[in-house]
Amino acid sequence: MQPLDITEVARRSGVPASTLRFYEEKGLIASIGRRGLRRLFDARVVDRLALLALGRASGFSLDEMSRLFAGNGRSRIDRRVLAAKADELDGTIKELTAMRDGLRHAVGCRAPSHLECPTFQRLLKAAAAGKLGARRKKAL
Amino acid sequence: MQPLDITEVARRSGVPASTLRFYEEKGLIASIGRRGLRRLFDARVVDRLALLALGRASGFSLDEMSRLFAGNGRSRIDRRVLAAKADELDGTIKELTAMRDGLRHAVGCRAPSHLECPTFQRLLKAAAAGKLGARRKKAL
DNA sequence: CTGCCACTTGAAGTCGACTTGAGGTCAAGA
DNA sequence: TCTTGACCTCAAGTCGACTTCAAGTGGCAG
Repeated sequence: MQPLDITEVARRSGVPASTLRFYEEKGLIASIGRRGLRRLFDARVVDRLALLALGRASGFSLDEMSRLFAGNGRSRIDRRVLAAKADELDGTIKELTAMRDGLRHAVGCRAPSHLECPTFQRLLKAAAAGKLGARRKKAL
Repeated sequence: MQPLDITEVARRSGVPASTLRFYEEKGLIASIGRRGLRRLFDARVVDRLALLALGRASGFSLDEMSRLFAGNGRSRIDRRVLAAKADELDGTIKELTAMRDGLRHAVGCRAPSHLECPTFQRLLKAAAAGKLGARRKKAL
């Protein structure tokens, strides 16, 4: 468990050094010392970063996460919060599935214009109703 | 097909007037005239807004959409683009499904810490590998 | 001992999609 | 005619998660 310098952490985790500094400032990770100016991290920070990546991918914000597993590395994450996130994801998945099916239908649909296709119109209605209003960022 | 004033469009579509002005500025919708200062819209703008909502929910950016169905209201949307988006959604859905299953597992898992559970660790690894790195915004 | 240069800091900039605010205008009701 | 108040314009602000920049520092090779 020898300390890793920030560049090494960046290399191992794929997280840019600027982001590591940012995360430290936010209290999401902690350095264990310095060599000169240079931050040193415990090797376990790599797991921690993986956990953060997981959280981000699940839709947690950085603020949520700093509240959720504050301080202790061996975070005991509240199972209810996890379950709630899983449910939220479930909803999102349903929406996106509807979207995807609708889009695929539109691809093959022979109506003169998408706007005249009943299936597409159902999609539109759903979208307009805000049911499908999940604003997503692009995947990596 | 009598013109609707901006407030009426906002009421019918659920889209705030400020957003309608913003969309017009971006060329995503067009007003057909004014009554005094007040914009007037063709009633079909409501369908257009539904289409825009659909696009947003599918992951199109506003810029993409203004390029995609520029000008013509009766937009003939390129089927290849639609298919590509559907595929993209498919990928996202797979990722989120993996996330959800992992989270659910973590909820019930009896390992002393999530970090010691093999299933959770697989998730972490996947997340760290960036496979699950889809950055999403919260649903409405 | 000297330079190099990757690291340091704090502040500012970026991106997308809007929202908010200040100050102005005009159709309609009293 | 006057007032009201919702709309108008244009500029600036917001939010989250970072990235970039300018200026400074210090470990280490030569």
